Amino acid sequence: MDIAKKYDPSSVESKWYAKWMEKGYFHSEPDEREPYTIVIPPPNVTGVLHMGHILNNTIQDILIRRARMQGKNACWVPGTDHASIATEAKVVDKLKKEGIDKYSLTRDAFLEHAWEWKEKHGGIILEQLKKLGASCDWSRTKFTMDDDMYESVIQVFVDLYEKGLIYRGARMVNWDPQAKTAVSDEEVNYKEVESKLYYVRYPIDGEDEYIEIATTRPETILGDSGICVHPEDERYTHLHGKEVIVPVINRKVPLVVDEYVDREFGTGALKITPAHDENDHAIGLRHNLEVIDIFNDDGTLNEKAQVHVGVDRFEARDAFVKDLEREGYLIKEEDYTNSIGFSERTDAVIEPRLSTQWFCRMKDMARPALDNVMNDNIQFHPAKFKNMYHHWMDNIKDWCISRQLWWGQRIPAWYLPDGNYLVARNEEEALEKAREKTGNAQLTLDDLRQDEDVLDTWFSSWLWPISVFDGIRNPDNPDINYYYPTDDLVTAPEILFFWVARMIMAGYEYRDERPFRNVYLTGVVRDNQRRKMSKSLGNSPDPLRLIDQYGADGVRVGMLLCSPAGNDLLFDESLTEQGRNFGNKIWNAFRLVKNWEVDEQTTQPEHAREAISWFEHRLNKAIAELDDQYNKFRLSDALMNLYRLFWDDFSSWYLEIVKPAYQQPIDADTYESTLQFFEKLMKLLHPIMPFITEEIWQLIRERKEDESIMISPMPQAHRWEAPLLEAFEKVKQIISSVRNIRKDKEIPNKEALALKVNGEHDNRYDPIVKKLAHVESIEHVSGKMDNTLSFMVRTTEYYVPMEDLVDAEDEIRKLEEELEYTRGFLNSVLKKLNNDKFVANAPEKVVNMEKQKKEDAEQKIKTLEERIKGLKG
RNA sequence: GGGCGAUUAGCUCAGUUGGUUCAGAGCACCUGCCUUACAAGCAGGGGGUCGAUGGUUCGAAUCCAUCAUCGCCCA
Repeated sequence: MDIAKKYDPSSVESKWYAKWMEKGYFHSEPDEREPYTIVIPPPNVTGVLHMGHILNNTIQDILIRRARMQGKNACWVPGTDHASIATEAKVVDKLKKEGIDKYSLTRDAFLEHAWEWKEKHGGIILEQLKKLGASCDWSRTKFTMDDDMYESVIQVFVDLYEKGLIYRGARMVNWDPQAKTAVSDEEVNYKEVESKLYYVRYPIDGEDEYIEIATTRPETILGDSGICVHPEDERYTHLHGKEVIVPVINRKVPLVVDEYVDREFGTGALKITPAHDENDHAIGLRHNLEVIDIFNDDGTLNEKAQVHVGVDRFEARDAFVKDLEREGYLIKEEDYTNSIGFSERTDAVIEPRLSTQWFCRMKDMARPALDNVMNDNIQFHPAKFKNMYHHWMDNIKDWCISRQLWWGQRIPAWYLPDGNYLVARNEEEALEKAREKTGNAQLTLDDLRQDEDVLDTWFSSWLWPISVFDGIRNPDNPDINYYYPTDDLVTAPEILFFWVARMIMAGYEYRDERPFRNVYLTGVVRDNQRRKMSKSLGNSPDPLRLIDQYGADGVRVGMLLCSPAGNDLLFDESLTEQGRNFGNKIWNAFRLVKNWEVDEQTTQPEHAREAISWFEHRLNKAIAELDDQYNKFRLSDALMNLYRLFWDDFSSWYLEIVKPAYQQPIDADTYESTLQFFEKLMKLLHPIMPFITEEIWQLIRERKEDESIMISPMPQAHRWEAPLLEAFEKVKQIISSVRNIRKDKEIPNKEALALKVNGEHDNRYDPIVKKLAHVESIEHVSGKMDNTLSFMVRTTEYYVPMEDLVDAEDEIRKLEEELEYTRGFLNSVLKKLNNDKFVANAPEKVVNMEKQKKEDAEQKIKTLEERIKGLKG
């Protein structure tokens, strides 16, 4: 067979992915097998594949492929998320470039553009995931705005409203003046910003006196409706009950006292702007202060500000500071660093603003969601995230679910001519309810006005594990009954709260059951300088280029090499290189084996028989370890285990032992065993490296048309013997030691050596030692050996006769060093054993181990001393 | 300011209920090799007083306290 010297991933990968698709191996239907389900965290429909997706989906694919090979009915549901704010922003941008203003379009016309945009760009990420080898059931691909998904969301809204869990209310929201929408707390990024602290004086009404305040936002003075001081602040006691005049616009406002005020900060006097600050709003409510909203939707000042009307808030700030200065109200300005919120979507400075929004009550739903994580019904990996989750769920606030956008599920609320409103599943139902409510049978749809806003995207994605199986609309359908609850969720800790927590709430609310058993939290992909990967920094490699260059298998390995669960991972291209190198190593091992000529007549050599027996045990131990590592979601460890198993034990030891001499054939038994090992290793590696393992598995033997490694059974762990493996480790040491002597004395491999043994030695593996160390004889001796070099394995001493190559001085020096170390070691052991408290308190097992150490050390010292004496004498 | 977590080799990380010759792995580094599977390789090697200081214990990388540094979440 002619096999390429270097493995070329690109042609192999596209070939097998097409084959898998054609055969429908990714598809799942409910049957009698145990299900294993993952729903993909739906990527943004606007996005392109980035390193975070690569990480996240590599892990999911590993889990799903392993489950499939374990005989479970594996179903990985893919899909995308409509991402209302991000998508709408992109569509608005695109229209703007074409000279079209969003508000010149009707809602329906705009949505047509949005759908067009979605059709064009929406599937990109999913297509890219195919290059990675993702074995999603593509026939089940979902989109959060699909008709059935849309209906589910509306149904849930109506249901929660009817249960009293959704209400309309005036709240301080995070207003994004650029997107002209409220955004959730989680979508606000706080950054430290260099700004100024302005000291301004307000005249006291009817007095020849002023009170000073400090503010970072002087333009909001125009919305002030009070000044507040601490009740016990003696500096201001005499002003209690007075009125204060807001500078420039000369509005008279009360001076109130409240314990909220920090006497140490600024001047100890606080201006109160209830419409534009959450804390001020609370104080305003306590003291019945007027709420004066001075901003328009787009962040410009409105007529309530009285001055600078129509000017943007930041320009207005500068202009108003000049006013204050000119009129003598500005005392000073100081440099000041404060934390300012920015919109995650548009990066505009967030404006706290009072507005009427729809809210979802969280408290009751949070309880089961918290309990079932704390009691491990749902397990987080790593578990450290339980703490954060607990803290968040304890302090949960109601969820603002309305967004002032068009792209998304439109809030199913209709307003009546009299200002009342009702909630219904659709227009017909709304009209019916409206007629009932008003007693007016003549009402038509034209009399009703539907709420303009849409729902927060998370209000559809929190249903994802249920709605992808149509479990909201048809709660008893075969799919939802079979696949729900799902097994594992793989996502980023950043969205633990606003996605994971809410899915858990929805799970208990709508299925009375957890949505998944395990949550695997990946880290943030950073570059090797710990910087987050981002477009603006340009420090993120293009995943598709990486796949091109190193192969999908290489990228998957590279990703996994740096990703212990929950830790940030410092990605570096050298890791994918390492992944590619591993693929090449596997390929070359395969080439070696496949190019052997098999001779049915040759009998199996002893060294090969022993090697097979050893590797069988070694392999079983590894399988048991892998099961454990996967159960604990320690995927990096599982990979490293396989990496070393294949590279060190299989390639460097096993294959080197069974390898026939140059141009010699191999016996049939050894060949067959080797092929079986290779097959098992490929299966174990398949979830991590799907492509190369399929390619090799198909080449190892003749396969039938419908066979594939991806649907073949995963090897199971059988019994293995620890003493046998330990004995073999000693053999490795003997061989390495002989090789070291060769190297030291520059003895070529061709030259055979003799080996003498003094002490305990298992000769079962002598044929292996003879082959790998090129030793012609192994004999037991006792007494002193002249002209030999020696080494020790445990308490046994080995000699290699060297004739004139032995430098006695040098040998004595080495032996004395070892003697000294061993004596020191013995000393430390004796210290423990002579300590009565140790012997009395330590477990018997530990004491016995120490006794064994003492015996070994004494034996070793004796041997070393004799050897030194012999060399000297 | 409140909470959580981390600190082990040059780098990234393991290290289970404290106890094997326990201080480990991978990468990087150094030395020698193009030895007929593989230089994307082979054979070897060096490298850490486990952040600091106390304490508990027969015994501490592991448990406790304080401090230092860093990160994350919340305000």
